[in-house]
Amino acid sequence: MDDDRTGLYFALFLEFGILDQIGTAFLERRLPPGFLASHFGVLSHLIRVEDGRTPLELARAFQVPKTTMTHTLAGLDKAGLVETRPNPDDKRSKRVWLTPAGRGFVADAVAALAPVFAEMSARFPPERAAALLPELSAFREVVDRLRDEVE
Amino acid sequence: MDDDRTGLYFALFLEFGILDQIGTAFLERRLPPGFLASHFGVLSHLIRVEDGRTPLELARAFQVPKTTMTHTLAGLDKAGLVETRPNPDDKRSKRVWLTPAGRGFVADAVAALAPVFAEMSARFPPERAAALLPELSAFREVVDRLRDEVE
DNA sequence: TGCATATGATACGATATCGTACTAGATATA
DNA sequence: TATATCTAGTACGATATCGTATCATATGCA
Repeated sequence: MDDDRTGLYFALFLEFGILDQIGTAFLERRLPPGFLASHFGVLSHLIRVEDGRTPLELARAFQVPKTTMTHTLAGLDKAGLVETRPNPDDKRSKRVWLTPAGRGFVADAVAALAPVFAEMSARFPPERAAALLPELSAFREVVDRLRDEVE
Repeated sequence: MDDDRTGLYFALFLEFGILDQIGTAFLERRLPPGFLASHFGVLSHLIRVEDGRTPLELARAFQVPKTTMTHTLAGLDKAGLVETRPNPDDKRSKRVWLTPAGRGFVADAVAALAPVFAEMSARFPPERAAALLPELSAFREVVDRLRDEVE
């Protein structure tokens, strides 16, 4: 009863962990040496959402401590993939902007991954994947809100 | 077309990453200080599957490098949660066994998480979670096989 | 306005994770 | 059975991630 329920959600999170691990490995093997999924993640988030985000916004988006984001951004900045400028709205803060090199980095990685996703879609059709996505997103939203409330 | 497809699978892995992050945070906040999700993961795997696994089997199960598993096992061993004995079948190898303390550790963590899962099931019903699980597992199997083949 | 508290970012230290290189033992093949 | 190759585990060094403390600026409230 309660055990079954617990086991069910455990099993879900176990799958998430393994899938994340494999997905990360797929990605990182296709990035230039010295770059990690965290770097790619920030860059692609800045493209998806829009650049000009603050470090704290980015940290929250990825659910990582802000010190981790400081470190990741330092790496991206040193590699010339983002530029960090003061935030006029708040002198404590900064805003992060993509450089052309940063956009190119993401484009290259996406292109390198395309064959993998092509093969993936041959084995797990896009229709199934598309059906999965909204449920996953809904679950993520629930869990995300819970995180804030349960602490 | 191809772009949409790529975006779809990207979106899936993005959700996996965030869900894993949140799940890990839920878990780690409920473990004794000094222990991480990796420790819990190994212990619960030894319960789920059966103890007496070799370090390499464990590394493969979690898709982590064997050096990482060596490190994780060292921590568990030092804390008295597992015992590592020589493998009679292969003198290069070892087998890992749970101690009573190790089983207790998992039981305590599961109990500490129960309220979270209870609240979770109130907001994302077990039926929906149960429907999600087999699709996820199927996808994981596909991706897992792909990992070996695509390298 | 002044002070207490909250917030954005970083410095610093601890440690988890990972890659490379190495050792001991197993396996294959001549 | 000898030698080459492969495999299980570890040592070691590099760095990503994380927690705590700290600084500067914002915000709330008397």
